[in-house]
Amino acid sequence: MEDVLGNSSFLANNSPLESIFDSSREGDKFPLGFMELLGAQDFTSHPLFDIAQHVPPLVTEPPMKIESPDAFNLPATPNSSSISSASNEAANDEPVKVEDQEEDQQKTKKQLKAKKTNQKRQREPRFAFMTKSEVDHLEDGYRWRKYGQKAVKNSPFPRSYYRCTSTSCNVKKRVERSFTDPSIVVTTYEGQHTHPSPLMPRPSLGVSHLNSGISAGAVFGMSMQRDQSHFYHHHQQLPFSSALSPLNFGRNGSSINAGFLHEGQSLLRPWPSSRHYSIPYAEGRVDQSTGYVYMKGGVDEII
DNA sequence: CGCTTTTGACCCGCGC
DNA sequence: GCGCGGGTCAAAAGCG
Repeated sequence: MEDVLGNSSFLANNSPLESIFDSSREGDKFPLGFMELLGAQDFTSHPLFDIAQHVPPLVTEPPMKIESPDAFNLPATPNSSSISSASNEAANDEPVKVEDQEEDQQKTKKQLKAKKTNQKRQREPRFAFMTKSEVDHLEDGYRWRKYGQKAVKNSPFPRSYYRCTSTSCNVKKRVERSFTDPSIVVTTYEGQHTHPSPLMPRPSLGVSHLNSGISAGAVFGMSMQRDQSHFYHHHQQLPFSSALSPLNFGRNGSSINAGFLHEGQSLLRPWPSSRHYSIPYAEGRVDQSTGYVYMKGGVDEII
């Protein structure tokens, strides 16, 4: 059900995300507290989650039972555990028969293939956010390089693929626009940043490494933008919590889709040390077929 | 000149 | 096996 946006009923009601978050939808899908999602990846040592631990879980439902092989078994570092699957691919070590012609091309292709086959595609958990925005690529504090673009079936809008430009950081994100509501941009993060945000001049107040060990680090990097003046400005301009959707902390004139805030289970957390904080709060659910974690929610703004 | 974007081709998984 | 759709690569072009 990757094609979230292709769902014709997706935006038909007041809550565009209902189709995603409706916990009664399918047996293999279940509500999942955001902090639980994060906690599943051992973020608990992070200051932010120290805080979180003082708050009752969003969803107290049955212990999170994630069976999606990729969703939450992710290693703390990209190369650790899930490599086990690579052994299966070793058998693909096909003999390299290079014809004289097109030798170079073949070579590169073979290399490419070898590269792909040796390391079976391992899916990091993915976090999808929907944001109402006029711009496709929302600024999130990290530097991204576009490496691909594909037309999306049943959609006039292409899907763009970005990779974090930082070396050894394998975080990717996909950006696509909802064709049912072109004002909505869906950004899907995959992987975890292994570095602080390059656009964070001086991370402080104990959350500086927030995004270093977090799968949705790119998302949470947002909460650190408070030190930037433009952030304040925009922050103040926008009503409600719209200025601070996890994906848009204020550079692009975008705002979170009201649908995110529609449902009553939004989590409001107090942010401890007081001023000019904006805390993403959200809850999500895991789509086990895709490994996606669909997020909804907004931010709680405490000034 | 270095970095980013564009874009066509390729690979892979999956359903039929 | 084939076709389709999603995802990725890498050369070329663009840009500052």
